Amino acid sequence: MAIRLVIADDQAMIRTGLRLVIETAPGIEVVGEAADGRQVLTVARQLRPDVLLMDIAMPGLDGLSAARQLLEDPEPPKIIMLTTFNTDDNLHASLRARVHGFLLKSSPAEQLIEAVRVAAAGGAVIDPAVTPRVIDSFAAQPQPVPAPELATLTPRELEVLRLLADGMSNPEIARDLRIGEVTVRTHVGHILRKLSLRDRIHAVVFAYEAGVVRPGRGRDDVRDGSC
Amino acid sequence: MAIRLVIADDQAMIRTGLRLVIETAPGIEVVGEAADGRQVLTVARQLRPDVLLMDIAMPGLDGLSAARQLLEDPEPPKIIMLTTFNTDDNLHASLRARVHGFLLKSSPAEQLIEAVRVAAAGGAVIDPAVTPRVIDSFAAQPQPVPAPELATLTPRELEVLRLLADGMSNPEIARDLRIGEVTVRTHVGHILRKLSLRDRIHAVVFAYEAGVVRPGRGRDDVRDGSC
DNA sequence: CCCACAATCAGCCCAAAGTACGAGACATTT
DNA sequence: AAATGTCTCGTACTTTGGGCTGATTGTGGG
Repeated sequence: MAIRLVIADDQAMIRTGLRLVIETAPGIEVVGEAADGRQVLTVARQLRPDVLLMDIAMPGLDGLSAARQLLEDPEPPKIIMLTTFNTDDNLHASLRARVHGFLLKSSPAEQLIEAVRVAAAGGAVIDPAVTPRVIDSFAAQPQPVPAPELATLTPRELEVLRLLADGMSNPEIARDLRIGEVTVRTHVGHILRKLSLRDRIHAVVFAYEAGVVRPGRGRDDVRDGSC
Repeated sequence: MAIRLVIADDQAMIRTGLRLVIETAPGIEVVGEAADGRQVLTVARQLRPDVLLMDIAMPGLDGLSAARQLLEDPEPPKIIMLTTFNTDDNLHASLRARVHGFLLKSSPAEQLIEAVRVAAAGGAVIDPAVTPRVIDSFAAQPQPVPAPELATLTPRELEVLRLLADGMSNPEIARDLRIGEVTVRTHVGHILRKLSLRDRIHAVVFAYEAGVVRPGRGRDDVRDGSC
């Protein structure tokens, strides 16, 4: 069965161009087109194509927002983003949306066709010209330096450190661990001494820098109900 | 001028197979081979090829370590990693090393050849089969939630918050900003009130979670000289 | 001109945190 | 049996931090 494809771009010329290019490829069938984000949503949800080839810049609802919404659906189409200029913004936002392809419009036709096939098969394609930037971003994401002093902490102390890094006070830690506050003080003291830290605040910083705790892993007990 | 290529793999059969495949491609010339990591280092540094096609698993010095060392050199070759099985470990380590390609040995010959050309041209290639995982990792990396309350902070208060998140005490912040400690206390008080935080420790946690400060950006004034 | 806001500074009070010193219970190792 | 390490708890003391109630100065907008 042929791969069913929908093309989304605000410029009619580009749409017909893409359609012509794609239809030279066997096994791929263009089943629909859309000229803006809203059309994409209805068309894609109605036709349920295998792959969606979509420009990022479109009037009204842009391609990225449309992609994000579609990817919320059950069994969404594989989405390949197309863009004229490759800004980091477009790239990062697309990857964050977990699209299945990111190509430049300057790409040769074969690459486009190959990308459609790959996406339909469950793979993903990033334009070779932008891939170095993806790798750079990947390499740049800070990996916590495993502090050797961490090994000197006893299991209990490490436990206390985690709670400490969550912003808990000594009485709170005591309640959480079902021990006396004095004991917590002792543990905290040991932690500070072993890690050569001045106070619990430095301990929090250390915990984040060493990867003992990580940001973004929703520790919602810190924020209150103000939002 | 032809692309000068070196092949590194511990299995002689694979090397000859790769060589045969590659030499069918015009414009690419295999100028050398290596059977382990140490050989790669000497061969690559002596022949100075444009591209290095290297297996990850090799006896002695493995391909990844060799790649890391080579990429420290000035004008290193473009390095494409090859691997039989695609574990996340291999993938992440390779990308972290900033290689220019990551392919599976199961890839078709044309893809290999294309990857060599792309790498030589300054691009990079990731096997379409593993690209979804790369995108997933990318999307999974926590992007700090931009807390709206941050906007309510005055510039000065934000400044204080940053120093606060570095673990500085009130007197230290005062010295750093050349203001009185009392003023710092006032600022801190305002910060805590505006952000609905209990104490400065929660402020540190907030700063990390909201991305006001990021881990890994070497704030070495926190740790002391114990190492 | 007045008002709101930001930034600066002051004194007072109390809770929290950190330090010092000590000690008992329990486990493992020597 | 002795030593070591961990976890637990206690008392007393000092320093730091945060809340509270003020004040002054400068700046920008209505």
